[in-house]
Amino acid sequence: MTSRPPRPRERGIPEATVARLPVYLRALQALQGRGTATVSSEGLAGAAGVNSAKLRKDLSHLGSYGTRGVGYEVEYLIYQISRELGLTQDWSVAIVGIGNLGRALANYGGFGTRGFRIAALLDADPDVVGLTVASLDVRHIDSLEEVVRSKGVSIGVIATPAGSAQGVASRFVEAGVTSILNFAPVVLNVPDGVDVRKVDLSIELQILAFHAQRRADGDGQAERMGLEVT
Amino acid sequence: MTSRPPRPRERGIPEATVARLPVYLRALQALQGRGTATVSSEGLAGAAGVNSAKLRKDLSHLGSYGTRGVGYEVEYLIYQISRELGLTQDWSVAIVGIGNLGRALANYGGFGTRGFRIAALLDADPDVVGLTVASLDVRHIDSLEEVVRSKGVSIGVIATPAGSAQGVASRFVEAGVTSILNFAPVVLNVPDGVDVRKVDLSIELQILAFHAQRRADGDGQAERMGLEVT
DNA sequence: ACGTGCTTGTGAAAGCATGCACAAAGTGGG
DNA sequence: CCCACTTTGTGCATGCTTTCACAAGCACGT
Ligand SMILES: NC(=O)c1ccc[n+]([C@@H]2O[C@H](COP(=O)([O-])OP(=O)(O)OC[C@H]3O[C@@H](n4cnc5c(N)ncnc54)[C@H](O)[C@@H]3O)[C@@H](O)[C@H]2O)c1
Ligand SMILES: NC(=O)c1ccc[n+]([C@@H]2O[C@H](COP(=O)([O-])OP(=O)(O)OC[C@H]3O[C@@H](n4cnc5c(N)ncnc54)[C@H](O)[C@@H]3O)[C@@H](O)[C@H]2O)c1
Repeated sequence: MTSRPPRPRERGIPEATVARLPVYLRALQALQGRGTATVSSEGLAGAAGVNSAKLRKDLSHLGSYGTRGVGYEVEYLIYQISRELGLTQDWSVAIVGIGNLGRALANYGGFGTRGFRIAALLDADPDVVGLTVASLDVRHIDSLEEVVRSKGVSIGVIATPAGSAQGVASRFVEAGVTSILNFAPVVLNVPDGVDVRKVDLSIELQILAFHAQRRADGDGQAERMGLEVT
Repeated sequence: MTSRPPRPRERGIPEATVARLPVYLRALQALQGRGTATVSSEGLAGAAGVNSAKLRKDLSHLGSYGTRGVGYEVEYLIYQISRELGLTQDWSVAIVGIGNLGRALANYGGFGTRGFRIAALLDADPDVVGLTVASLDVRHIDSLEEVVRSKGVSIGVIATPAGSAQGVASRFVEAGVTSILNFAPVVLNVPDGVDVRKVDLSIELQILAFHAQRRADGDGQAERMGLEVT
């Protein structure tokens, strides 16, 4: 290469864009697996299920990595997005609550395509502590602080019942973990500077139900009479 | 009551609002469980982790269900939100792919607080078909159409590997299911009128990693020298 | 009956996000 | 070397979301 494109990073990628970058990354990896070397914004947008203008604007926030008239080089773009997302470094993950869900998560092989490593499993139940799940010993929750320190845990996953989630979150924060992924159906209270994301099955179902009902209501024939079941 | 508030529904609740209603609903149920009869927008907003002005505007889309100077009656508001979300009717759910995740979902008791019923489990693996999981027989995927019809399935959950997800989605659509919740890490292609929502662990982790990296970059002391690890 | 105090519901402003449409920039053929 | 063609990067218009700030409304005490 003769001269490197000198736009390092401009501080401030829109949140909506950040949320789509992983989707682009996955689409790119699929393309790479199929042997594709370059892709147009149109093509990649199709694979990612978004509008091509949106894709171009999103990518433009990372820099000018495309070639006009040609498109984007798949490998290079994978690298740039990975770097932007922080996937070029390793992240140590601890899962707390090794029940139905925690076990599924621990056993989930393709955990995060790259970069994420499950470093520890923790639980409070004496019957669960000591079990080996996915080649890891389940440790007691009391050793959370020690485990976080010794394994360099930077992301905490909470898969305990709702009632225990806030307590676990506080201990994570206390121990210095500033990224938390919460599967329990509660709103977690954490200090500024701690990033919590939630995955909530029940909310997703309710949103689906809302739209389904909306569709059924307006849908043509029935229910035109003012009757309602109350 | 002397005269009912005559605002039935005004067609068109903003999407952002719909996504928060389930959160409010859960907070209200928690309050109800604790014996609270009425709550102010400030109080409910606190419990739901949002700004109180936002909460009031959200609720105003459903109608005028508060009392000035007092707040909202918990029970009444629970009913109104439930009705709006479509939780006063029953929804039949089928889960396809009874592996690690599918089993956890099937065994998940507090499935959706209310309204959602797991009606069928389906898998392609002969070793899995016939098993009893969460008191349900796992049926073969070939009977999907028959199951959807006989059980009145209206929501399909996909928990198969990525490679099978599109096929399963298409069969759901073919069978008349118009609401799909997808756990597989692929973008599904469905016709207009079908509503797909996705839950994607790996995307959530990547977003956390992005913010964590961002925090580490700007964080005060280290890394002020132009060095970068590349 | 009326005033006081509290809380809702909502205009209006500001901030984000989306998508169009096109100039700018590159490729490749003649 | 130039021209025709393709595709990016982005200015701009539009629409959605959030937040502020306050008038309107209701309960309650006097
Ligand atoms: N299973 C699902 O499909 C599913 C779906 C959506 C949400 N969730 C949510 O995920 C969470 C876990 O669900 P599950 O089905 O795995 O429940 P589970 O009861 O099977 O497992 C919970 C585990 O957490 C452990 N635990 C409890 N308190 C703890 C504490 N203070 N510290 C450490 N560990 C503790 C328990 O010992 C148990 O092993 C719940 O909040 C549930 O609402 C589950
Ligand atoms: N386990 C997790 O924690 C987790 C987390 C995030 C995402 N996911 C995703 O969820 C999906 C399931 O994960 P898992 O860990 O349960 O995988 P798994 O391999 O344990 O289970 C997959 C199941 O799907 C069945 N299946 C395969 N093809 C099928 C088909 N065409 N029709 C019906 N059934 C079929 C298999 O027989 C198997 O039982 C995957 O796409 C995975 O990427 C899982």
